[in-house]
Amino acid sequence: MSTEAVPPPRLPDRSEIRIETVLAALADPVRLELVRQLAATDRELACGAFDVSVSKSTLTHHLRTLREAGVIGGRPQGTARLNWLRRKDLDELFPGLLSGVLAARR
Amino acid sequence: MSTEAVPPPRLPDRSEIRIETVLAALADPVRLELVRQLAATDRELACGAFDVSVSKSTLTHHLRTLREAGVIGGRPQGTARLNWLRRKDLDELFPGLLSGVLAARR
DNA sequence: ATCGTAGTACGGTCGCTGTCGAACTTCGAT
DNA sequence: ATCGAAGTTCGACAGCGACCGTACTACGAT
Repeated sequence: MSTEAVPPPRLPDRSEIRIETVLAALADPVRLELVRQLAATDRELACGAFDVSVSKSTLTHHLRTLREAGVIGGRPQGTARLNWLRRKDLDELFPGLLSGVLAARR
Repeated sequence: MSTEAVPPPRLPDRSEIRIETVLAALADPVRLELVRQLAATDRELACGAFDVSVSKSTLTHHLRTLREAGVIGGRPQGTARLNWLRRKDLDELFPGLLSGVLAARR
């Protein structure tokens, strides 16, 4: 019935990505794990494809936080939402940050 | 009167530094600014030498957070405490992280 | 049309953390 | 011995954020 069902969560433009926000997004253990799992594949992952032990609503919360921080992208695909790591943007803005984070012993 | 006035806040060993803790420490705007100021010099900085607009007690809190995270080191010098950035340790643990963070447009 | 699946929105709780002022300690200088 | 400067500690408070369950929406399949 709504003409615009859900305002699609817009991805921040590269120029809008702030380092404090990115760091805060990466600082949470669950979100860091999500990023690791995204970094470990070259495919896009649906929300349900992540292996983390939080509720569905909490997972949504974490993915939105990552999306709004500019760390990941997301696009609807049927009933799913496909997520990917914004590697290129992050690497150009903060060269070395992502690789440094991912280099950490788990 | 105390035999051990203030238990000297011990610096975490390199092997104890955890990426989540480091990221959380860097995520705060005030602490990030402290790190930037430390990165901009090759000297050690006393607490009073930082240019941030928080109270003395809050500054102490932030410096302790950075110290406990393993981001900075600190040693007493007279009544002062001299702080330095643990560049080498961070670079070896998380190569690129620090340079990436510092590359961010302010 | 109905139903199941995927994800989001909402309301609520609880613990953590950034902030401050005031009191205290430690050290050097007078 | 006094004093001042440099930091730390100690409550106290406010706001944020991680978490959950429930209700909801959107889409695809039957």
